[in-house]
Amino acid sequence: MTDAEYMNIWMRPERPARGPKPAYSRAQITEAAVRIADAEGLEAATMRRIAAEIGAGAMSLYRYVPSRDDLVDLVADRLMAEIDLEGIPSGDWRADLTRYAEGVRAMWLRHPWIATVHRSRTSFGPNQLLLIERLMGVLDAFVSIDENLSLMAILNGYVEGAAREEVSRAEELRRSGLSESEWMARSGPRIHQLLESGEYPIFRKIVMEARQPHLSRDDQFRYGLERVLDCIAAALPSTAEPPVAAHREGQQDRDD
Amino acid sequence: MTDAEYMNIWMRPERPARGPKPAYSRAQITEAAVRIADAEGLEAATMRRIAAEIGAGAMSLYRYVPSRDDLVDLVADRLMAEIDLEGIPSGDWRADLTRYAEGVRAMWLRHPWIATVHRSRTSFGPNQLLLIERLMGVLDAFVSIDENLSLMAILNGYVEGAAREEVSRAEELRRSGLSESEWMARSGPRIHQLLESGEYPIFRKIVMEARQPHLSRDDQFRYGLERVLDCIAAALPSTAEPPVAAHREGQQDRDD
DNA sequence: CATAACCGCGTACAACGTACCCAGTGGAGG
DNA sequence: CCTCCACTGGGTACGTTGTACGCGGTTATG
Repeated sequence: MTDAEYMNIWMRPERPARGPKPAYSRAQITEAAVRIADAEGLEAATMRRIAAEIGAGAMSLYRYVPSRDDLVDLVADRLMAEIDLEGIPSGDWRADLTRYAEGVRAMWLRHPWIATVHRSRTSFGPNQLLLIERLMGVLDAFVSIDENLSLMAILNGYVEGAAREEVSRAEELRRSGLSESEWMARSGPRIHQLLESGEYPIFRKIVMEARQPHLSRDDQFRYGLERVLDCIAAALPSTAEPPVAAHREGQQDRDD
Repeated sequence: MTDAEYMNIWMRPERPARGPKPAYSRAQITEAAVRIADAEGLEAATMRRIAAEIGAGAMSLYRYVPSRDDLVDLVADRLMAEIDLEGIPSGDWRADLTRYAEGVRAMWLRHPWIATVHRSRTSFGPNQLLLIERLMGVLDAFVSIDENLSLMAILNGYVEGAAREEVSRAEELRRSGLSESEWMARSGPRIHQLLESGEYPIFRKIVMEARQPHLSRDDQFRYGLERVLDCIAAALPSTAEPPVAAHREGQQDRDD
C-alpha cells in the first residue's frame, strides 16, 4: 500500500525529506546501466552488476528505484536525451525531420540493445515528452493534430523499423559471440540450401543484392527517408514550402 | 561440440534416425506456447508451464528444442503463418498490400506479446521466408530489388509501428493487472500535472484528441495506410496502375 | 537377440529479481 | 546540547527461471 500508489517511476520523488544523505543517485545508476548495456547488452545489466559498477551493494539500488523495470524506464528516457533537438522546430520542416530521423538512427546504432526495451516502458518520461513536443511542433502550424500524428507515425515507423533492421544483425552477432565471418560460415549451409531449393527466387535476389550493395547503409537509410519526406510533403498545404531549396543536395529525383 | 554446429533451429532436424517414437512434436509444443502467451503473456510461457500444458515433464521439451530462445523462434514463425497471403501477388498491388497490412495488424492484435520478441529471432523461418517471397513479389515486376526493399521498409515500418503503438497500451494494462479505468485513475495525477505545467501544449492537444477521437482505431490505421500506399504509388512507373479503380472505396483524396 | 541410439523426465544448480531485516546516520524538535 | 526516528547502505534468503546431467526404459538396426 505504500509503494503501489505510484503508477510509474516518474511520479515517485527521488529524494525524501529527512535522513542521511544518499550516497548515489538515479542518474548515476542509470548511467552505469547504460554503460554496461553498451558493453555487454541490456541483459547483462542485472541489479547486482549495476550495483557493483557503482561500488554499491545489490539491494542498495532499491532505495532509488522500485524495480528493475522502472530502472529500464529511466534508461530508455535517458537515451531519448541523446537525440539532439536544438533549434527544432526551426521553420524548415524538412531539415528538422531529417535531423530528427538521423539523430534517432544514430542513437539506435550507439545503443543497439534499445530494441529489447518495450514501447510501453517508454511513456511519459521528461525527455520522451520533450521529444514529442519538439517533433510534433515541426508540422503543428501546417496540419491538424490527427494529420500530424498520422504523418509522424509514418516517419517514426520508418525510422524505427530501419534502425531495428540494422541493429538486429549486430545484436545477433553479439549474443552468439561469433564474428561476422564465423556467422557467415555457419549460416552458409542454410542460405545455400534455401537458394538451391529454387523455391525462393526473390529471396535469392535479396541475397545477391546484399552481397554487392549499390548503396551504403547510410545512403539506403537516407534514400528511404527522402521518400517518406516526399510523402509528407504531398500531405502538406503549399504554404509549408521551405524558404530556400537548400536541402536534398545529394539526392536527385528517382527515375528507374 | 555436438549441438553448437547448428546456427539456429531451422538447421536442426526435428527427428533423428533411430530410437523410440517421440511422444510430442515441435508443432505441438509451439502451439502450447502460443496458447499460454495469448492467455497470460509470453513471459508466462516458461519451459515448465509449456511442458505442463502438454502433459510432459519440463526437461522433455529439450528433446525437441535446444533452448527457450529457439522455441521463441518457432513461435514467431508460427505467427507469420496466420497472415493470409492466399492469391498474393494477384496483379492488383494496392489490394495486395492493403490485405497484407491489415493481416499483419490483425495478427498483432490477436497476439500482442509479439512486441516482446526481437527481430533477430525471426529470420529464415519457412513462414517468414514465404511471407518475404509473396510480399516482395507484389512489386517485383515494377521496380528494382533495391527500390522494392526501400518501399517495403516504409510499409512494414508503418504497419509494425502502428501495431506496436496500439498493442503497447494493452500489454501495459495486462502486466499491471489494472483495468482501463483503474489505469486512468492512477495516471490521472501525472497527466494532470503535465497538462497544468503548461510546458507541453502539443501533448495537451494530443490528450484532448485522444479523449474525443475523430476516427476509430481501425480507421486511423487505414487512413495512414492509404497515405503510405499513395507514397508507394508515386514511386511506381505508370504501367503499375491497377486494372480497375475498385479500391479506396471508403477513402477519398485528402484536401485540407 | 544384442546393441546403440534414442526416449521421457527427476534431480540439481547457478543466476536472477527482490522481500525482509539490521545497524548506523544525521536533521528536526526539545 | 541531547533525543528521536525517518532515513541510509547492504547482507541474507527465497522463489522462479533456464537448463546440464544422468537415469532407466524403448526401439530400429546389425
